[in-house]
Amino acid sequence: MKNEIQRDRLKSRAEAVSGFYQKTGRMPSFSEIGEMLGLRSKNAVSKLVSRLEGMNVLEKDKTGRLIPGSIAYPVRILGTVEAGFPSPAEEELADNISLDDLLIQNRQATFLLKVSGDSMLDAGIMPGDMVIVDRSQTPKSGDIVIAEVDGAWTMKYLRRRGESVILIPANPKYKPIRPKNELKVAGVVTAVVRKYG
Amino acid sequence: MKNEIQRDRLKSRAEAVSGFYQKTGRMPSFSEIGEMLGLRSKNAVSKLVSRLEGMNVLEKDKTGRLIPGSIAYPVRILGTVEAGFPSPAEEELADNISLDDLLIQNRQATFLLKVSGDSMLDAGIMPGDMVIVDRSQTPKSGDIVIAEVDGAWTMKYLRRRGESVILIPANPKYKPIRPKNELKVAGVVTAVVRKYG
DNA sequence: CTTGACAGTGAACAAACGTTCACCTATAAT
DNA sequence: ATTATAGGTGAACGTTTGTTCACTGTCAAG
Repeated sequence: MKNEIQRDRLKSRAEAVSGFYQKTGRMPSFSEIGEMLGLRSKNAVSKLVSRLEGMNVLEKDKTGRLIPGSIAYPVRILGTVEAGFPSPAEEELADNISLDDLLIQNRQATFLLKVSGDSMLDAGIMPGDMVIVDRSQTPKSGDIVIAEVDGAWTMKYLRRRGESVILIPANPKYKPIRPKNELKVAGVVTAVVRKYG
Repeated sequence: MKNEIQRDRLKSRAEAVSGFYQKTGRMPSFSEIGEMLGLRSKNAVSKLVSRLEGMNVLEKDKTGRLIPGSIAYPVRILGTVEAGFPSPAEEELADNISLDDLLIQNRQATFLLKVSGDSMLDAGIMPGDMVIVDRSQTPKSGDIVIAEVDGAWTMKYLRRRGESVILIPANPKYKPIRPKNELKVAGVVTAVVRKYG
């Protein structure tokens, strides 16, 4: 019983530190943690920091300053839909991830585009979706690419047939395209994102 | 000509600061920036910091410490696929965003599940995709939910008919489900994510 | 040529930093 | 009851922090 109250207090303190980090973009100093949580000595803060370090909430760098641990990685992958939910204890063991890290390899060369057409519907890319495009990747046959054909930009599967290239839609309403001139590829689609609501 | 060299140098310095932030999880101090870039006086660093502040790369908080600006937000939304690409100057004006911020509202109550079934294919959710689920949202009619029916977990559209509830698939292979017992909803699907390669 | 702007050096300084130490209180276990 | 542990107070201390000041050199504009 007392152990549970203790754990909840520790968790609520971790959430306060996490909230500071989300709000300000940096970790709090020991003094700031003390003010936030009503601790008057930096030694008490230091001990709390050690406990949060053990929970992987945060880390200390070589100068003793705090850097974010799991709080920089906002979500957990819990398994499959059909497998259902792990227990709270099992859930605590799941690694936290960041979607930015998961979906973006080369930050300098990656951008988002909104999808307005329906030519890739059978590939699960619907109007209103967003595609993540990496300019630095070399397109391989089978990749989904953003390309300029006859002065118009489009998104399709790229297929290589010998020396030539075809752009293939994923919707029977549209026909494959055989570019007359040299194909200009802006980038490779590396991910799709859809937000509801 | 000289202006372009200057701008490239500033950009490369911005990327060095960004790289430090990505690698360590915190912003560098003035001293660290000086060591990184070969500047020997903190005043020179201070002036560079002001220039980077003007570029929205970083900000200074009220204590003078650096916090990330656009470097915490790794991608830009550039427009629609069909509209094509803006000029580099126009691209610089586009806001940077974070996918974590875009897709996750309530960090404490959000998690990822992998999709293995095909019951929501016509909704553009394919096997291998990941869905983002928010435990804290109250499901409304029309929402996609993760629910437990007859001891098995599933993902479907939730429809309310008066007092009762139906779970509707987005694939003609499957039939709507009318739960016999009280429906247990684990959360509302707020986003879908698919990664290629 | 002169002047001003820009980018940088070097040093001083007050404030803030985390670490360490001595200590206290409450609680649980023996 | 005694002892050990956990969580906290308060102060001292060496190090690091960003700010401010005085100054230098280069380049571009008039």
